[in-house]
Amino acid sequence: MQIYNSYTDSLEEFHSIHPGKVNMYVCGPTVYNYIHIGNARPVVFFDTVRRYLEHKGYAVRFVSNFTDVDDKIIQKSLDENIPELELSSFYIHAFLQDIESLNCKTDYTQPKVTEYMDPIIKYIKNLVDNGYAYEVDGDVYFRVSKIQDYGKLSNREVDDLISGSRVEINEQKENPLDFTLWKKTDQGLKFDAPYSLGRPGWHTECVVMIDDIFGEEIDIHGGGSGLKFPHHENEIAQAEATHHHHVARYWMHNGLLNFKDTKMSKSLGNVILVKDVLEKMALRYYLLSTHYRAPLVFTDEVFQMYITEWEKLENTYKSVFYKLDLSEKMIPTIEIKNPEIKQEMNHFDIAMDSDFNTANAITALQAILKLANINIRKNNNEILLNEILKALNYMTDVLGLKIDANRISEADRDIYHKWQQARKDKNYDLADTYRKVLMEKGIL
RNA sequence: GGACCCUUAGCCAAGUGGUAAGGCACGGGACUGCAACUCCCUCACCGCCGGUUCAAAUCCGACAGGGUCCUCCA
Repeated sequence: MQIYNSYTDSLEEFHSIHPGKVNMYVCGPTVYNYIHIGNARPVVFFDTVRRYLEHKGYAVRFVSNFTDVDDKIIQKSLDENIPELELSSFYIHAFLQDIESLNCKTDYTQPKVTEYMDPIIKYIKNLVDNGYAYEVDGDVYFRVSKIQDYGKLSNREVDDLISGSRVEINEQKENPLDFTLWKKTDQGLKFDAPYSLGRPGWHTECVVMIDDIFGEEIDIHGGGSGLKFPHHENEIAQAEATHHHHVARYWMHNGLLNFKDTKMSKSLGNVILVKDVLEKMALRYYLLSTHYRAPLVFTDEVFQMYITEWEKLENTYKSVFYKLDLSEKMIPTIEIKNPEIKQEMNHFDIAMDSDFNTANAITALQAILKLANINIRKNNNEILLNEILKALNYMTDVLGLKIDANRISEADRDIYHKWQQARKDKNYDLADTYRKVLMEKGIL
């Protein structure tokens, strides 16, 4: 399996540090609002990565944080007169609900900044003690000049960064690139550190959580490409300073989602919230339709197209499923022997092995759909249809595309047979009545 | 001002040196009690110009258009 490593900017063969295990961390949301569909992209994608790794037999330890201490949370808390913790807790639940509706697994480790204050403060103190950070009037800054490779991940020269800097020069910093580890404050949630009453900068939490939970270099660190600089660069710098080892072996960054001409972002206000999208699985399908490193453009026209494609997948899947279930010929334990199906299964895995090329994986899925539709109206091919169903189950499970199909009850089976009989009898009024019931139940 | 990325049919999209996968839409057939679903067929000189090469969508350079980062943002 190959993974594109953003750190080296190249495709690399994937070898986990511990055989059979993968430790991965994905930067999670700052919880002060509902997430939009652009926020959902990394969540859906890395959930898919996890699913595929698990199907390959890895025991995956998946961690993603919640930033629940932040300026924007404070601001919103003041604006709406709601305590910060209440606010963040509300949006944490909303987040989990949203991603669950996109069929993302939620049974992963979810550290929160507020629960990590002691280790964060200890971590910062260690950096100060070792000369990698310095305190000025209650604030603490990281001394970037101590890190030799600073800028390697995001491919930047330190000199370019300084000359191109549009940031107003902070007189307290030794170097404009130095970033805040601890900020003295009198607003919002405050914590007691040796330097001042304040709160931590954004860049320390992830690296502390990784250090605490995994205690070593992890296999995969993921996030949106917008986080490469400075966030991930700063994580790397801090880990280098603390342990003299890398945070992660493979860095993975997904491309951004653009809304028409510009990126979708809370600060620009051009957002579509996940909770407001009715077609949740079509959204997941859409998010996986393009390779994760490529940018993705959202327009109504494009999304409509993926709704159509999703419905096609859903229809075909259900047709196969219910045909087998209605005829009581479903064999969940079947082994795939058909060469054509085997080939598409292989194509699917090759695609996923190629840096999680979900676009090509979907092509293999579509080939199975076609095979299913060609064979669904033929008779006496239950074995083939069972193999097709098996393949569909595998592919949709890896991609996390959940289709609502359940084994049908005796009562519904009875209605089905009555419908068929009525059709044979050319009693179309009666047949249509039964058909309506079956369609409402999603069986047809 | 600095750094970087993208540009493949009406639309989405794969492809990273050997003469363009797949899907959606359109059009033409077929199936069907009526629907829905479905099937078959048709549909591209890869932004533009120049270069390297026996050979380029794929490598190099210029240009045009679009985008991202350098500041919070997945």
